[in-house]
Amino acid sequence: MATLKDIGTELGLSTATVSRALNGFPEVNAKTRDKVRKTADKLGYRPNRSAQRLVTGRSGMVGMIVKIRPDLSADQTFVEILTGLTAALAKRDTDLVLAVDQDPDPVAAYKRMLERDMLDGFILNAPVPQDPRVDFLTQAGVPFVMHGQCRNDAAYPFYSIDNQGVSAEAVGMLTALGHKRIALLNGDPGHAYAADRLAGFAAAMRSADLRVPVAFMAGAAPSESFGYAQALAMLAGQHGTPPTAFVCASTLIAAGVMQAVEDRGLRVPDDVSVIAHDDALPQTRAINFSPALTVTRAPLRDACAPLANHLIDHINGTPARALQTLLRAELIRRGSTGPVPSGGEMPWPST
Amino acid sequence: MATLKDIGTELGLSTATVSRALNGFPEVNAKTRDKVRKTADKLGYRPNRSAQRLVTGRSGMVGMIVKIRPDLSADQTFVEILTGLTAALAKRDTDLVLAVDQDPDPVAAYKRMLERDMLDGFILNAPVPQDPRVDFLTQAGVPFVMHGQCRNDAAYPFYSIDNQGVSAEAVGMLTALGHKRIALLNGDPGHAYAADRLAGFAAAMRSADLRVPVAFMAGAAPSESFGYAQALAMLAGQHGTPPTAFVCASTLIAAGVMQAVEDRGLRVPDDVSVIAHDDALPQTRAINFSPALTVTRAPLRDACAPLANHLIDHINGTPARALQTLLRAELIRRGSTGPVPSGGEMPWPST
DNA sequence: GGAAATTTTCAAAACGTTTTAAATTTGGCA
DNA sequence: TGCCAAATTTAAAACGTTTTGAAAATTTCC
Repeated sequence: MATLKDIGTELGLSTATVSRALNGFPEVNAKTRDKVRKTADKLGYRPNRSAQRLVTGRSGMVGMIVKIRPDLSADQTFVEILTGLTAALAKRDTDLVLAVDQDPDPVAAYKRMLERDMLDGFILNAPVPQDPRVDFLTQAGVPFVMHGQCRNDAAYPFYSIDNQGVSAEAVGMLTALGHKRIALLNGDPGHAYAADRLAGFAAAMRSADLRVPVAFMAGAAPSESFGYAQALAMLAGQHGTPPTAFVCASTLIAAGVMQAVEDRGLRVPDDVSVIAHDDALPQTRAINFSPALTVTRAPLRDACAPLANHLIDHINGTPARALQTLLRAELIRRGSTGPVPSGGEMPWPST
Repeated sequence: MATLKDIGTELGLSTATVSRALNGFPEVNAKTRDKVRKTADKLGYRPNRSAQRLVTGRSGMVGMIVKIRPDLSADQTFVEILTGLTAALAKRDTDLVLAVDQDPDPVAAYKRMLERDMLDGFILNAPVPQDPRVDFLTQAGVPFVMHGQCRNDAAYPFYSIDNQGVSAEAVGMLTALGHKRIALLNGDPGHAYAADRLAGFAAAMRSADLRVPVAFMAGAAPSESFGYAQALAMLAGQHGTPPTAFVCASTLIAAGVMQAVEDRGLRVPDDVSVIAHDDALPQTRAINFSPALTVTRAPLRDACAPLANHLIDHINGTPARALQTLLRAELIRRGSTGPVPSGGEMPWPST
């Protein structure tokens, strides 16, 4: 492998000049730079990463640790995210070192990885409301970026959609259509995103002067069967007068809900309105629903590049506060929402 | 961060001795080693990977590039494999650098990664019968290990199950039970494993003096719906007299087959025998089938540690020929296979 | 007690890059 | 021509480890 020295001796230059020429420093003569570049090409020069890292103190690697979860849907998004992340990181000359974790202690894997390796930072996903990793890494002085947002005090870079806003948007649209009995079929509120959806939902309902029966707020793994079972129970009146609208944490849940509506002999949107949040994964396309699904939309893959860039900017010194993105989801009206049916105006007593 | 020098000055020793003490060289005094170890602990010493790599010429990283595939089942195994691999590699102080690839050129991603990085080797998965990556990496002198086995000439380390043997075992068992009309529901023969299953199946049938109608050998993505559709068609006699036994490339296919058998009002194993190859993934457990599924079993997770070790041994100089493992799958008889039904002895004309 | 053999330690070089501080060359201007 | 400033280049140090060849310390043996 050709080194800086090889190029230097070939041209009668010092390694210092060669290094500067290749790294685009301004103080090197244009002709020299040209010559250096040509010879570098000719010799097939590739900088030795280890040497660069030794002197810069950077490893050019960031870590990501994924918890294995029995639930299938996680895998779907995982591969999707992985694709985008590695591509975005590669553009900034950074590699992704991956580990899979089974330890019950949420920070153990991070400790191990920091010991074993020289990592410039971490990408964190699937935050819980008070995420212990945030405190640990902050205290250890290790840069990281969070995909999502948690409720810790520390200031850290993140990229998240406005999950409270997602619920507010959905509720706002439904109340404008006259709906008053609205159900939330949420993800597991142990996850930060679901906790925020719940908070946003409750706040929006309150400010619309509506009360939410607890039985209309269900949360679990956002699966189709969960949506089906919950919707069926609610429509059967098992939790009081049935809702006229469902706000779903995922399109998968919405699929279950629509099946339940059909099985009860009802129709969407005439009898029941359905709105969901859409991560725009390739598997369940909201537009292929029948009727097409009204959604708040925020493609997951859009998060990859910002995440990578936030992290690397932070590593390079940009303060955390300047790297906090809260993205508003886009509301897309399609066929699954409509005016409240005539029997539906009957309000609940407001709070 | 404490360095070798810090430990050295603290104890009045040279960095050379400290290095040797920590790396377990025999020529260092036991007491010295103890002292060194203690101070290393006290100062929280961690070797600087970049420095180690610079001098050893090793990066301590191996790469793995995964092709994204639309098909879901791949993701399942992917996470499983990833878990095992990172764990096994960590034991040998090695990291996994992961990239996801979309390039139609099968070696482009490898070229890119070799340019960008200093990698000690690669883990290859999902081989095709004549795999272009093998030739490319062999010629480039980059060590690798193959999960699976392809038909290239080059000698390379691999860890694979004996896929021809898998089919032979299944056919052998079924013919012993009197079956003569046996169908193979295979994976996509564009993949090496499926090509081998097919070859093994054909050879075993021939040596049992049986003929296989081409229509009894179907291959595609090993999904449940594929198994269902194919089995239904065959049982309906669409491809000639129905088979009395199915050899399935996966338990997922077998699930589809058993559904098809039931839907035709037949019973397993009285009317139809079913045997599958079982990767022992957590999702579809062969023992939970009804009746429990007879399988050739070779847990995928068992491949992870051997793969990691083969690769690292090869990097350390062990010749490829000594690192070629072909694992025999275990035959487990359960309830889904039985003697051929009375109408089933009618033989086809043998070849 | 001393030479020889053995064990243990050390100083220095090497890996390939970046960066600092100093040296050299170039160009402008009087 | 000579001087000063600017532009360009260089030598050398630094990063933290491993490894080589030699030196020092210790043990063994007669």
